[in-house]
Amino acid sequence: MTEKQKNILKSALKLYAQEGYASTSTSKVARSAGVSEGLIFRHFKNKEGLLAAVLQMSMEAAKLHMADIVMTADPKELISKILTLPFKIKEEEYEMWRLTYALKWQTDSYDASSQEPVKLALRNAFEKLGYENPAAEAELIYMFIDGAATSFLLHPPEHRSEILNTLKAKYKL
Amino acid sequence: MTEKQKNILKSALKLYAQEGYASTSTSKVARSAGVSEGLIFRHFKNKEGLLAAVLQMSMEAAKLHMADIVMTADPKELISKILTLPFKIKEEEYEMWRLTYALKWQTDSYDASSQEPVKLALRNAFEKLGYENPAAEAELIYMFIDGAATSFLLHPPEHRSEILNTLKAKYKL
Amino acid sequence: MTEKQKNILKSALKLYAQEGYASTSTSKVARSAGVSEGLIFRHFKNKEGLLAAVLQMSMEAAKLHMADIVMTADPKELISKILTLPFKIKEEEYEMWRLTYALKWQTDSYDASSQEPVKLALRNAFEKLGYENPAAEAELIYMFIDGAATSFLLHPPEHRSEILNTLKAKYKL
Amino acid sequence: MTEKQKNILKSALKLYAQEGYASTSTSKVARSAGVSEGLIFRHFKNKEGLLAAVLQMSMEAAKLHMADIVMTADPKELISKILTLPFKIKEEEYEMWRLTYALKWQTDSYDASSQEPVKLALRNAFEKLGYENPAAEAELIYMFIDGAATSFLLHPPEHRSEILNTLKAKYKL
DNA sequence: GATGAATGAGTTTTCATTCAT
DNA sequence: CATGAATGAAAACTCATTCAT
Repeated sequence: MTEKQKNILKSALKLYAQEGYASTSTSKVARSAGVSEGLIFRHFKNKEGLLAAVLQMSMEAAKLHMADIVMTADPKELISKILTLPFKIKEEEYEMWRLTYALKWQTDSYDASSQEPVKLALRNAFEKLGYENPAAEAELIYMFIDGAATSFLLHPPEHRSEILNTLKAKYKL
Repeated sequence: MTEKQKNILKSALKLYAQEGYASTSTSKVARSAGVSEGLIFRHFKNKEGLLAAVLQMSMEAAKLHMADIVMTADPKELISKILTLPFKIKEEEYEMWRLTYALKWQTDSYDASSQEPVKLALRNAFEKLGYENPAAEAELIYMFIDGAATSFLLHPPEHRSEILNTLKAKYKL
Repeated sequence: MTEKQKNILKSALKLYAQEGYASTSTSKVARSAGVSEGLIFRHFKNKEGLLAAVLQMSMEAAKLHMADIVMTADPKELISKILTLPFKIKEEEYEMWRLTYALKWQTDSYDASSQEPVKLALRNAFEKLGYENPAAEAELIYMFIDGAATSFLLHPPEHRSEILNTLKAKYKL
Repeated sequence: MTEKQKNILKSALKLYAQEGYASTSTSKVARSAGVSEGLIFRHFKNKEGLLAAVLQMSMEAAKLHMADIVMTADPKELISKILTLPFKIKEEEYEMWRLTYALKWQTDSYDASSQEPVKLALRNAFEKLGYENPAAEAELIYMFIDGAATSFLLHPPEHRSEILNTLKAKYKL
């Protein structure tokens, strides 16, 4: 992967996150990456290929987060880790998450399957803790995470820690 | 507002919700509405003007929902109503909500101000019920609603009632 | 001729003079005249018909000027009158002359025939005064008038009278 | 500047001169230049950008003419050169001058500043020759030139040399 | 006489993509 | 690997004109 290729991916991620995939022309990406437009097509075949590459790059980063969580044995710790997740999106990951969330709404791209292992781990944890309806609890948490991420990605966040504590209390964490 | 104008708005809402605003050409809208493309521009000036009109139409519908809720005096009832909100998005309102949620991610269009009255009412309710941190509780609920709506709008929903009950239990409703 | 018809003509003259015939849409004319677009077509058949009407209105005014001049018997007076012509374009006639001059450059519209009687009268006057080459003198004056009109119509004029005097001196007027 | 770019400029100049800027579509220009329409926008950004490029090209040619004249020391020669100017517009320069003159009437485009140096040189020459009102004489000549150019550009010219001589006699040239 | 909704053909502009160098 | 000229198709938008009311 040459420097220019990386530049393209970085610029594409930024622009797609900021202005949306459909509204970002390849020429804009090329300009922002300081690269000729032709090069994008040489490396990524077409606009869709570029999106795929950007997405894959993002997904790999996401997987690292998830892997750590799923491997957590202690149920309370696992739930806590998941709840904490959206509260600590890092500066450098903003764009990636914005794009991921924005793309959910672009019909074809949504792929729910990646959520499965996490939901499974969650259900398992709630079972261990003796909750009445572990599946529902898992769904609930998942929904909350989506909402929290949405909220944090869309507006500059305030007193998050307070909110996080209030939330954790609901699960006696 | 003539019949054709209404058709344009209806078609635009549907298409924008399905395929996204940027990816839906005005000619597609015109075709779907059974109308000449020029008419769109005569009535709505711009592609953006059409979007604005569609959005306004949607917002007016949304306001009706919200007004009812904000006026609820009993705190438990108010919280319950809000929690229930995303669980009963009606068939005919799907498109409108999809568009609204999808557009949040389109930079300029997001307007957080409409949330204020609801958040205020929520905080008030939690205060009355003696919760320790009413503001945080209100935020929490709001985040959850966003997540739930997202979830329901993106995948065909299953056993919602169970989830709703589990959720209500957390607030002793 | 109804009030609205006159409004249309007036607005068209103004806009055509200011922005050119081709760049002025009928809808702009209608708006500026406070009239529905359809009315323009009812009264003037099409855009070209409107131009023709505007032009005819202008030409009639111009003919009045010319008629007086051509009828002047005294050769010195006739020449003087013609030379003076562009120096005293009136406020209310600006638009009409601007349009006339601008339209000369719009291929088809130029009609040199209206100049003939004036050129004839001029040549005759120079003959009477014993000039060597009356035809050339007539052409010369005509060219000058065009240039002067152009100049006065394009930039806000200064010390015209001085210029006029200098000019008249050349013909011992 | 590639061959195709030059073709576009050449075709645009020709068509704009013949039919006017507003009435010449970019597609017509593209067709006449044997080029895809898109190329026009890639190179000149806009329809307006194309006009600007055409104009600049023309202005540079015009400056060459003027520079020679302004540098002439002998006053009689300078005046003579200027008077002669419109009488010898060359075949290959017709289009350029037609466009320039036609565009004067298109509101925004008129820029009188380019005349200044020539007017100055003229005034100076008349001063040297002891004319009573050199400024007025300069204006007069300038007006005449505009008229002559207008006349020659609009109708196929006849016995110009006779006219030129008659004119020169007035200044004892 | 007058309106304003509606059209269809055209115009300007954008954009993904190809290709010679 | 990299550029940038060039294309063709589609998108956004304009506009003269028609027509029912």
